[in-house]
Amino acid sequence: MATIVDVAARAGVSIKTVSRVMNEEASVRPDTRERVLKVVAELKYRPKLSARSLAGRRSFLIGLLYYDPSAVFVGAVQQGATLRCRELGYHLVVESLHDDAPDLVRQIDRTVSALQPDGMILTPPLCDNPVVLRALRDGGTPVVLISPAREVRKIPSVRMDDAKAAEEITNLLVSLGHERIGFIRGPDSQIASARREQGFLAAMERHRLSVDRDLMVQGNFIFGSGVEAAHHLLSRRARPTAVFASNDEMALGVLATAQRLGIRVPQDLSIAGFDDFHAASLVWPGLTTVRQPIAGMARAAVELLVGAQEDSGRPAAHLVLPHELVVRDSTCAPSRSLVRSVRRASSESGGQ
Amino acid sequence: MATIVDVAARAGVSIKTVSRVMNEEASVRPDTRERVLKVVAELKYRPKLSARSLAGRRSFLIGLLYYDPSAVFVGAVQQGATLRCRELGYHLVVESLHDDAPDLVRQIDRTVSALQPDGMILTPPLCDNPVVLRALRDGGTPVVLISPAREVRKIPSVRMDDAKAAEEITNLLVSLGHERIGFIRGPDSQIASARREQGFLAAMERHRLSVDRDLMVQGNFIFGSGVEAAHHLLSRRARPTAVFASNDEMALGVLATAQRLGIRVPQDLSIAGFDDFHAASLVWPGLTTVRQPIAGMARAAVELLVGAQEDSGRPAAHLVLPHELVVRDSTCAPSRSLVRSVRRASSESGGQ
DNA sequence: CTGAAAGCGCTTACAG
DNA sequence: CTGAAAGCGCTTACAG
Repeated sequence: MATIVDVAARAGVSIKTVSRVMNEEASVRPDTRERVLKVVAELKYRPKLSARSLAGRRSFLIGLLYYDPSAVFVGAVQQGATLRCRELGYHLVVESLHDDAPDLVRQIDRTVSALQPDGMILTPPLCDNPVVLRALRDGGTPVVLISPAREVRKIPSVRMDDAKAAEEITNLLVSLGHERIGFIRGPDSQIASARREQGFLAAMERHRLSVDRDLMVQGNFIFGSGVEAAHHLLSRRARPTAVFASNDEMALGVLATAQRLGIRVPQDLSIAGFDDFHAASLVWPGLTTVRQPIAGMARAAVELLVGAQEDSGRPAAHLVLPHELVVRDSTCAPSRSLVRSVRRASSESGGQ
Repeated sequence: MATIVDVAARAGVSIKTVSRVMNEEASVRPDTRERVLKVVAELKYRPKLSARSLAGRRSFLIGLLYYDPSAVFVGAVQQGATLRCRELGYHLVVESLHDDAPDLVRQIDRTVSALQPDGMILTPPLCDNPVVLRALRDGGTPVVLISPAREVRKIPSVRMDDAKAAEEITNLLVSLGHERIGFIRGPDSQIASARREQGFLAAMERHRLSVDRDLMVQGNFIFGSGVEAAHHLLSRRARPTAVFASNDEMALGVLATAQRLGIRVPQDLSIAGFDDFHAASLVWPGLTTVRQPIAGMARAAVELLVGAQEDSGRPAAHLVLPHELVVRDSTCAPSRSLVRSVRRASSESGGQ
């Protein structure tokens, strides 16, 4: 395997010049550069990361710390991050940590001091764990948070606009003709829950639709909580004509429950979710939902970390990336008779 | 940040002795070892990977090469691999490659020569790609294949017994009382397809149940092909009382179609899948399926690679790990009347 | 059981 | 625009 010395000798230059060419520094004469690059190609020379890392300030390693048994979100993050890393000459090291492992700090310390990564990407829920953040700050490792619960002023982050997306999907339901819309909330522990609820309420208000508090149910982002919420919502006399579950997994719980109860989706009940995870397109009917720009967020995170190498000291960036509405077959306009019967039941039961 | 020199000075030994302690070499006097370890703890000394890698023969890096847009399988592999790596003092670098990228070899070469990983884990379909295998062999990188289409004699592999698992799940259906069982095959491109079919046929034969060729349908592991296959199987007069789809995604297609056609699952139709991917537990009814020991396979792969460091030259290991049947609510015994009516229709239509 | 020396393959900090 | 020297922090190969 060729080294920088071999290349320098064959090209008739010093190793420093080879180094300059490999790092694309400006101050090399074009013909010198050409000559070096030719030899590099002939010898298939590739700088070794370990040597560059030991001698220099960079390791060309980005870490991805995650904790997610189902790994749906993380899979997409990783896909985006690994591709962008390759384009930039970096490599992605992944580490699965248990959120409340007793030796969490030690595990992070070990990884940081062994690898000396140029940056770390954190996904929920680790990006909201103060213990993790402190350990990394103490280690002096640059960090980017993906979809954090709350933005930390000094730590750059990348996220989407949950409130706006929730508002849009609610608008969609309203524009189809739905007036009584059930909402299933996520757990308090995740700020996305509050943001999505906020978007839902904003849309309802804008359309001057009153929100029946009884149609707002607490869930926890898990399938089972969608099932429970659906039982609550669908067993009422004045049941909603549409349900917006604030994530797909709960939406699938609603779908399963509706099917169990013999309620046709979407004819008798429209269902919308949030996330566009894999299964959303695998059920029947396919789930109308919001696609998070996860791969894009991951790419942006890598760029922020690599860019931070060059010029540090400027204020932390907080990026918000655009999302996408995915309209499938779980939503449609309610039939007139359905709207009428719901209105009647609703007024009888005292709800508006 | 403390270095080996700092530790040696403070402990009053040479750096070589510190090195020996850190690498757990036997020939160090217990009291010397104690003294060194105490200083290591005081100074929070951690050897740097880059220096170890540059000076020594190992990089303590394991690569995971994958190509999988949905990343379900890979997510589980990664989870297992990253945990075992940590236990062994290694780190996992992941790289997403496009199966038929034009510069596939160059991408692999770059990764291998930059990182000098101590080994590479390959998942399907990359583990069956001769271009990838050749590139890695030329680079001299040890490789372990996870669930390869076919075992390569010189390359260690880890897999489960697809045929046996398929046989077991078929046995389950038969023991519930099913006689007419539909089977949906996977694509020819994956050897698992043939193995699962083989297991299905073996079980049927063992129970002396004739297999109606018309109940065996070709699929391609995608949801849509499950839908199509289900239409074929369920629109017949003598339809099966159970369907075994050779992966979960197709099984969900069958489930969706049955629900669409008003066929109750499991009362009127039992459905079994294969994989136990996340959504299998998120639909209603939950899918009876086979859980692949993916995390275990990943752990074993790491162990094979790390072990290969110590003693190379012995014949390549080909491990087969045990799987697990996951019985949920998509399967049950067919009612007597269902069995009777199916028998009748079947004999009338000339099928057995 | 322990250590002194050399070297892994690069980048840094200077110098010209 | 180019180069000579030093050094990053370890392991290897050897010696005692």
